[in-house]
Amino acid sequence: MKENASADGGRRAPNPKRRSARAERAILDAASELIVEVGFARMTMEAIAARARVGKQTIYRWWPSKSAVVLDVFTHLTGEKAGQPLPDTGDVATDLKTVLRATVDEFTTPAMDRTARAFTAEIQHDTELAVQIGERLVSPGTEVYKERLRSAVDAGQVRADADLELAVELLTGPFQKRWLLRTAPLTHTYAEDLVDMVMCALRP
Amino acid sequence: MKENASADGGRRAPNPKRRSARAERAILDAASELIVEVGFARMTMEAIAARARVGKQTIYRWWPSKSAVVLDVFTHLTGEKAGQPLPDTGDVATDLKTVLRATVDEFTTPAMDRTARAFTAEIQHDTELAVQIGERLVSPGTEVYKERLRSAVDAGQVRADADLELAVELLTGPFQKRWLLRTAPLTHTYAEDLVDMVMCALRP
Amino acid sequence: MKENASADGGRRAPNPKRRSARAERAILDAASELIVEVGFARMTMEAIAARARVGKQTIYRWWPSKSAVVLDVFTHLTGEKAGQPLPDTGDVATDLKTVLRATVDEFTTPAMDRTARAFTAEIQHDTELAVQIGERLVSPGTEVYKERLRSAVDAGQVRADADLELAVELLTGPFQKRWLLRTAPLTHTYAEDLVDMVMCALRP
Amino acid sequence: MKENASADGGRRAPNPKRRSARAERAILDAASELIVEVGFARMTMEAIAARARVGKQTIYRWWPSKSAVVLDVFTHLTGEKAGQPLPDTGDVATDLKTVLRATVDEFTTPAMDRTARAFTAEIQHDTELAVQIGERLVSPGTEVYKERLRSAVDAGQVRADADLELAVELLTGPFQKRWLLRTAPLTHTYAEDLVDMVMCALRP
DNA sequence: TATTAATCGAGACGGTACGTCGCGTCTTGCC
DNA sequence: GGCAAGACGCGACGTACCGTCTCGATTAATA
Repeated sequence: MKENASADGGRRAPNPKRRSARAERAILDAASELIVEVGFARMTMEAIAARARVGKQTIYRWWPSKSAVVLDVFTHLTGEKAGQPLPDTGDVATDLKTVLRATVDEFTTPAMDRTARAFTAEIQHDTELAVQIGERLVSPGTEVYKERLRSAVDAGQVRADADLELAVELLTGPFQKRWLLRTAPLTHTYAEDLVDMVMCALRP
Repeated sequence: MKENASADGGRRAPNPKRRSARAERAILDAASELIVEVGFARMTMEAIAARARVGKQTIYRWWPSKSAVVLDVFTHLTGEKAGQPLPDTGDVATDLKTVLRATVDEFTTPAMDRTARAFTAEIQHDTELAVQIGERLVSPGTEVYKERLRSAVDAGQVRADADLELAVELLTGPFQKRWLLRTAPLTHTYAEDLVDMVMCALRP
Repeated sequence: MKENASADGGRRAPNPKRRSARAERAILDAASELIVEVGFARMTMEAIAARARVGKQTIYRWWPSKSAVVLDVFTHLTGEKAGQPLPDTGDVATDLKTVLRATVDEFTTPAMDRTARAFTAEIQHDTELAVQIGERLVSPGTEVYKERLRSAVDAGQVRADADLELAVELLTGPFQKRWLLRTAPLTHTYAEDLVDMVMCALRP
Repeated sequence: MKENASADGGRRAPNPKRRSARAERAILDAASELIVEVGFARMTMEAIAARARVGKQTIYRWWPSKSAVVLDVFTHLTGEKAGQPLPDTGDVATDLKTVLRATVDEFTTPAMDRTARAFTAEIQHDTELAVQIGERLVSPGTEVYKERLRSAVDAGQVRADADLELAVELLTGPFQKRWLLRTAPLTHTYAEDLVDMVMCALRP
């Protein structure tokens, strides 16, 4: 039970009820713009504060690091469709193609591209952030795929003994690799070919 | 009117013939150690210079950035087996498992893990470096896989109409994703399961 | 379209009201000590900052150069007696001797000697500083001499038609030359002989 | 008899007979130009070497420091008239005025002005140089004045009991002070007034 | 006249200090 | 008490020169 506020490093917990909504929005907007304009690495806390016309302390009061700010930006970007289940028309191949094509479109926009890259880069040396990303974005993302595949198993379109965890990796891993290493462009055709190939491995 | 073309101003290219082998080795060694000890992000040019007992200018003379130094470290790490063809015992599944198990072992060592992560992070906002990495490491790495798969096609173990480029991605993409996002540990069993699953998709 | 006037780029003037008195004192003290210990040329901004336990930026925020810092040190050294009028016992020769003897004593202390030398050196290639020195130290210093000589004219001890500007130079120029070029030691006797000689030229 | 060349610090004395006249001239010319163009402080050994199209070692082989190079430049500038006796028309006041007017002209040229300032500055923290300057320039310079004054004593134009050392200081000190501190411009009129005033003090 | 060792131009080297940038913390009024 | 503003101590940046140390390529005094 922490009661001595100044004993634990002088870090008094701020009162969220008094938080300025205006400042929060301005900070997230500024960060969002800057990450697209200059990228994560060249974006500085100082620049965020300046563009948001906000004191630096106001940022540090509510977020522990630059990554944390951008995590919030990212969450807002992808937030709405986070837990959304995948479409289920009855044909798993069609549905997966629909989803992957949409993902191609998403990762082709500069905002998403740069922000996602920034994260993938950042979690390589920020374990804390990696855990958060894993829990808030990766796991839920994987789960909706697994859910759709389970439904496909029930429909007899996927082998019952298939390792679904691995199956999801087979769908998303190549996609991510191609995007990260820029080995080849992400296209709708690619999304379809990928699903076709993976379905070969999953069909009963 | 004597024109002092070389008197001041711009970056005259240094003469590689005069390069100090001693300094180069010391710098690469220092960088190699530091990347393991503190990680790429916390490793500074100043620290490399200090540990290598070298002037900072000597680093900047030969490498444009920290990334470039580490690229050389990395190249030396993986260099020897760069173009090495994959084993060919006649059974493609066995051979791929052998290779992927070895890769698991490799990416489990701190030196490789940290250096590779540093790179994957860095090439997200350093396009120049991305190109170099692509040409010097990724492409050759992919090529040896494709070569082995071509041999498997000839042996009738892989469908003749399979997209080998995609096939390689199917093997390495999931692996890379699991490693990068740390969604699950890399084990020999995983390597084997992955090969088995992919072979389902590739068999005639 | 929001214009980020203050976001980046140029030198925004710092607000003197927020200036840290503690830092200012520490910097001047450190500079004062260092100039005596190692001399102006070998004194570095880095050393001042380190000794004052101050960030380099804090020095550069308030002073444009090393010279400017030392100018402040010097001003504080001589500051108190800057505008002080010369003694007036009724006998101008006696009074000038008193003053010049005191000046000999002053320029014989290491602190004054080294600081004053540093300045005389520095104003040779720092015109800005030269102007400041001229206005803040040299002119006021000359003026008090002229004032005393005017009083001597009134008392009939100095010719009414004497060029007092030149008279002051006659008193201080030889003194300064001997000190600067170290042609001979500065002594009380020298001060007295100098006054005697100059008085020959000034008496009615 | 020094025979073990490498024992005394590895500094083999260079053989002046093999010295390249071309290099020496080029170095002195380059230094001479640079001191006028950028001033002593901003002139670097590197720039001298570059402009003279000479290796840095060639400079360091023959001169121990930047000051030493400029000392040679200066010596060449003033060299020819170094020990030259002052004119002696029979009237000491006239002769002194002639000389001081010439000195005014000399110190009004940029080359002389900047070089002389550089020296006066430099000898404030380079004792070695100060001694050399004293012996090679200041003392001889003073001596010719004293010689002329001695002649004036013989001619009955100057008091026999006058301290000639001090008399020379009275002539040159004010001049130097005005020049160094730029308190007022150096003019022919000033030179004449100065001589007149000093003669008041020296006449029998 | 040929030899040969020192000087030459060039510039890489280990260093020190520069002046700037951005960090994360601290301080000062204002609302 | 949160806020905008921004000064602070600090650490690293990338650059400029320092004075020393190789490198061939002249080059000039001897053999």
